[in-house]
Amino acid sequence: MGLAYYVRSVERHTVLLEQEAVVDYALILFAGFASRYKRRMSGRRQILAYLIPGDHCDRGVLDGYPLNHAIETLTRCEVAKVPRAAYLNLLAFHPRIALALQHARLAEEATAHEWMANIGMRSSLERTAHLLCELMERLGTIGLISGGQLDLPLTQVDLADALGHSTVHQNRVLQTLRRDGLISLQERRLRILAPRQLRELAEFEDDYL
Amino acid sequence: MGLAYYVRSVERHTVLLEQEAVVDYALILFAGFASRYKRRMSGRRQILAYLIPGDHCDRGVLDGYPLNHAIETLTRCEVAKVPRAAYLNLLAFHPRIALALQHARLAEEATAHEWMANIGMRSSLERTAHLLCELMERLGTIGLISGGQLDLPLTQVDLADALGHSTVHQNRVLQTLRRDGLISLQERRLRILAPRQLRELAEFEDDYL
DNA sequence: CGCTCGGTTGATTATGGTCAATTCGCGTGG
DNA sequence: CCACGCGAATTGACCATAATCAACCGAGCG
Repeated sequence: MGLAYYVRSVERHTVLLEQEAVVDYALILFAGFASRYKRRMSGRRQILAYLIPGDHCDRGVLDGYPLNHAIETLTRCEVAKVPRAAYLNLLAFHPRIALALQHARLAEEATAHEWMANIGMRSSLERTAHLLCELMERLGTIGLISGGQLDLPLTQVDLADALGHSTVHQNRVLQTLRRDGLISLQERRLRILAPRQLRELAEFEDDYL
Repeated sequence: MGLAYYVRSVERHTVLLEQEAVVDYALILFAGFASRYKRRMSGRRQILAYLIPGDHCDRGVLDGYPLNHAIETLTRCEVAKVPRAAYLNLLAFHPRIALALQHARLAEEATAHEWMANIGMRSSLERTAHLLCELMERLGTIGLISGGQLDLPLTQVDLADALGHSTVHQNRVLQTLRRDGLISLQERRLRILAPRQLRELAEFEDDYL
């Protein structure tokens, strides 16, 4: 598709959309990781969702509804910035894409619910396990897993801010998962060593994706 | 509108939609409180959203996407069960309603994000304050506040399950809010005694609703 | 070489969970 | 009419989980 024309590379830690933003273009992530997040006055951040290659940033913004959170890259990214007109055109002429987009929205909403349940009723160990299962699943479907392992360019801070605990504790939780032989994570490479146990621990069900 | 025809009364604690449900009718809440929620194997429940009068239950279910959570009444309710055809008809012939529905969806999504941030990065006291502010706001816009107070038929268990803490702790948090003169809550009637302080405590911003 | 960032560790504190028991109001059946 | 049971709120004692504070390490980089 002609979207490649609009793709550009952006640095890590670039704010793609500010809170309350109303813009006239759509953003589509082609490579790299980004996040939706909110901040408190204290500076504390809550990551609401990870955006991975293939995800769209829009959320009614094109219809004039201001965004209620910010979007920022977590790694260097390839992002397509598609003008509103071209984007609407694309959807109008490719109903399958429009359908896929609707599907993606529902999946993202389901994921948000999953995260809420995750933070609200799971222990830190279970939470982390659940998130890793989800990442494995999502990245798997877009072909980012090779040889049972994948590149996970997220820092422990990024994980902690998504799961709602401190980085120190996040670190210890990851160590526990490693010590128990469930995962291996080093040098930004994640490998799930015991998928079944990890899923069981997290009570992970992949049907929402 | 002719929806009144479809309205019926349902008992408290009635499951309106089961997880994974795919149905051919839309549900609209006319009176009472309901909740979207998930359950863990342990029986623990996480409430994902409160549904109040005027809210629609559908969530892509009419488009054949199974629901990823269950919906249950928290009080006796008046619910309209509108057949798919009639519902689509309604939306097609009343674009303003369709627009309002889209708006409502985005608001609900924004609220979900707000809740995630709430659970993820606020203390139990702040969380509770935030939820009460939100309820006050939402119920106010549909005219359910009279004389500065409102009927809040939710139990402390319902609040605790939405906020992600134990009922015992929820009880103590409410007592603290009362002791500090921020709210008064008894016999199912809530009154916000110090709106400004409560909002400040919760860092509550109402622009997402 | 010194800096920063990300990860790691230990010690201490605090927040909130769990368990168990009590009260109160209300409705129901004997 | 009253005993009983149940749901909801409440209390106290104790425990577990996770936050905070502080320091340190190692790699990469200007």
